[in-house]
Amino acid sequence: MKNSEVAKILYDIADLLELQAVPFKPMAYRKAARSIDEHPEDIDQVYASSGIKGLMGIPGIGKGIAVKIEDLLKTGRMRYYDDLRSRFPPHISSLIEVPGLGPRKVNVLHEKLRISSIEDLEMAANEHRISAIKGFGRKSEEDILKGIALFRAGQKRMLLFYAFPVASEIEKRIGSLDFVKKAVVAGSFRRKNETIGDLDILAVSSYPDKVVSYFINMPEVDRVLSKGSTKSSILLRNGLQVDLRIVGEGSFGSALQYFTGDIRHNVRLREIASRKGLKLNEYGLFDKKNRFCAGRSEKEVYNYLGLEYIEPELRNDRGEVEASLKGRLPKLLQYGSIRGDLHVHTKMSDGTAGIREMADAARDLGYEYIAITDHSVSERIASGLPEERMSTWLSEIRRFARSYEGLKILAGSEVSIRADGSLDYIDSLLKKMDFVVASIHSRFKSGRKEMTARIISALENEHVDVLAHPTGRLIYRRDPLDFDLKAVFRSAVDNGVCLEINSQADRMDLKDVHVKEAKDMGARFVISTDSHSVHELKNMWIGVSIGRRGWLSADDVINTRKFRDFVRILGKGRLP
DNA sequence: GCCGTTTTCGGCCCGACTGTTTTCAGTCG
Repeated sequence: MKNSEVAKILYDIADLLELQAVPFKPMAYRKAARSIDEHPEDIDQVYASSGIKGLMGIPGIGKGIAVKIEDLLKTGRMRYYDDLRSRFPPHISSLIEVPGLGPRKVNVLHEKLRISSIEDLEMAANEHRISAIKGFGRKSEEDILKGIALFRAGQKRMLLFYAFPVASEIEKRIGSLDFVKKAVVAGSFRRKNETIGDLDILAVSSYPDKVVSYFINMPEVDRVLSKGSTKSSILLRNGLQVDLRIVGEGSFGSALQYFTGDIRHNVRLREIASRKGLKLNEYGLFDKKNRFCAGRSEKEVYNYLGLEYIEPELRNDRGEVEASLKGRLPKLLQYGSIRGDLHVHTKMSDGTAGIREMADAARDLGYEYIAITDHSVSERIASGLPEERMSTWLSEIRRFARSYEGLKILAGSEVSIRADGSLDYIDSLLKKMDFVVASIHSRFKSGRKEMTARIISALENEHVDVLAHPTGRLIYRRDPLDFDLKAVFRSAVDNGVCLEINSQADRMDLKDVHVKEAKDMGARFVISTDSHSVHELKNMWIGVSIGRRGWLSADDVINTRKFRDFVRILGKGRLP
């Protein structure tokens, strides 16, 4: 059974418990679910090798949940879960997803009106049966109908890449108002989550009401969800929700910290504060007598609590608080520290620009080197090159590179890994390449064992430098390949192959938690754009953000090195 | 149900906004 399947059941249990207003347990189940979902090792493997004890070694899992997981793994069913489910109609927990409805209201609606689906809910609201219940009124019915519309409009979160232009535009606009001192996008965008559910804007101003008024009257506003004296929420016509919060200058740091999240990270901080007899909120850090102790900057808040400053990308409650307390946070890779792009396509296969255009653009971005890596023969759809043509193309790249000033250009290829684990070109051709990027582009559905063996077999080829977009996922479109991550990471380490962090908007592959796991196993990384056009070369920040979320330092990423050092690491000896 | 620089029992973050309310519960982030 997959980790994600076990996690889903635990999340479901949390919802069902919440419906019954059981305190604290939902939180515990959610924590366990997330922990399992992000656990790099397969849960059934953990159980097979170390039983209940092994399960309890995973953070957030104690005796209670471990026993229930054992039941599930042994029998294929979890009796506790089945019992719980049998007490409710099948899809009732989806009602909690309707904005404005929480467990309490859903429970009341179910008890009083036997409402157990979105359709029931809509009908009851339209027939004004809901306003008859104590605690609900006519406005509640309107809000519920609006909430249903929102729910149906799609709950898909926006990919980080697409949130960027919206976020910068609003940030710039609000920040340039003369009654606003500064405006910053906080929230999951600042943490550089893969996907963004809404935008959180923090503004510093002495005239909060004027800021709110400007905010709710922006041209792209579809609906105002709430407005008060210090905060407001709107829905844009493109479906994105934007939350605004306004604070005074002295609270900027604590407000930014609070508004950046994530919630679990913030909870950890407030717990530390309260153990020290302090109170942390968005206005600052206060002592018992409610005197202001810190809050002008985020650093001030962290330091006052006895922690090192924690970068936004690390704030996911994945051990960063503990590491910070011990002074063991990594020195994170910086956004500007990449010196070369090592996965670049041209018109020769499926790119849209020629080698000169790509080289010019890379040079303008300040890079020292790039690798041209067009597709191999099997990728007919991407105009992959037959051996003869690839051989010629390598010579052409080299000829071009020799006369090109200001940028080193490597001649390589993105070589497909065939179904049997062999590479798409013969070794003698691979040997001629400066840089070999291996990746899977076909037969995504083979079994786990075969897939693991297939990838490892490719990693064992001495010419392979990088495993590109290792899991093959396309966010919202294609599931990751099913293989043993740990075994592949181990093989990459043993064979000296780098793992790629691919910056394509919907790949983001490897992802943060896998990066961290691989780093802990000793892996080295390459961050690349996989560019098919001149514009895509600018997307490197996506990959860097993943590296930062995966705790990488510049040392872990070989294309942060100067060309000379990079070449030495590659160990090929006869590069330009 | 989990967990331990206050703890093996007793905690488990904190504040703004809204609607249906005469003082607050529910939801949200």
